[in-house]
Amino acid sequence: MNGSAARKLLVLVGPTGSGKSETAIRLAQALDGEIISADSRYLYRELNIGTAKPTPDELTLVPHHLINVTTLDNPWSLGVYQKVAHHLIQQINLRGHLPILAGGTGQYVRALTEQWEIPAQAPEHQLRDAIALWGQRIGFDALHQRLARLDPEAAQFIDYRNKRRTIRALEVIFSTGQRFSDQRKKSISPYQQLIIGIAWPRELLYERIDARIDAMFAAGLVEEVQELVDSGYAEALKRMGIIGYSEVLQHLEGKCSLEEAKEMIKHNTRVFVRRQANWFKANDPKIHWFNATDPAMLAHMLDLIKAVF
RNA sequence: GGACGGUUACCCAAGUGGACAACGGGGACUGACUGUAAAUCAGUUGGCAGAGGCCUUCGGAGGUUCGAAUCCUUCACCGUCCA
Repeated sequence: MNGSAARKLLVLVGPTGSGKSETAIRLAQALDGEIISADSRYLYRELNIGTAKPTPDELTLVPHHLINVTTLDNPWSLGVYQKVAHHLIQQINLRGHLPILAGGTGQYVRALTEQWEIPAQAPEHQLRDAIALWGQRIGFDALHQRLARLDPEAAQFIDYRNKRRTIRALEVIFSTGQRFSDQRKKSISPYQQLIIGIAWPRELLYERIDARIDAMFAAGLVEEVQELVDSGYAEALKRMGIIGYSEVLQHLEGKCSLEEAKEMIKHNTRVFVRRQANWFKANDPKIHWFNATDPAMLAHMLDLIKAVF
């Protein structure tokens, strides 16, 4: 392919704790790359220890994007993320650098690699609350039946028990006057892209994660959460449901011991790893998986990348 | 030594003669996902079969009954109390 014409995109995926951040830095150093984070929790300045965000030192090694770009008061959503990320990919290509999209938020990655067209309607919380209230009154089954009348297709792919998605679909329909299902599309990626993944044997990955969580506590996770609570972010943390923060918060509220909180974090992180695997499947033909236990993993990645770009 | 109470599937636990392969929860597995996504939600979870269905399970052994996880006898183990 004529390299100057098509915009390039290297994508690095893998479960939490797989070493994406570190690998992305190595790749960027070797390939004159810039990293675009695809991690929904790295966006927030206030979240640090519990998210295993790259350290300030690491962030200076190569250009990083979409880390610490907003605050908990002003949460980003898929639409904002997607728009900014597309723009960054373009800019980095224009600079003659290689954009490296690295992260574990499957939805964000797919929205870019599959060129999702998402409903233009930004979240409208008042409307959502109103719909939720309505649902409480008439019953959420009835709410879903209402959706089925307005947009049968959407009602088919949204489970009637999934309140959040039912409400969002209705929100979009009411605000735009158009069917939700007509406003979501996907197509071929506009990028010349290569997706690589870091694969670990589960047990080894779990061990790494456990060790990392112990290290988070040693590094002051409890203090970080306490500071957030003191700054009035308890509700925001609860609403977002961030692993590590939710559990410590429960401990700070006296609902469980510190040790229990730690165990819950370990367990919830494991569950999260498995749910991430729904987006990044071992048998996905689009993902080129590399074995993390191979000492030459990075060299193999570079061989493939250089062959493609 | 005696008196009660208990032993149910990976774990906890309901079930005390028939609708029981056995409620529920946890865990695990699989999946969905289009502006909260580290969110939200679903299916499966004794074995075999595409289904009807068939086979093996409720601590062990034996018995009663047309029929037992459920009743009886006995053995084993655990718990509390009395010696």
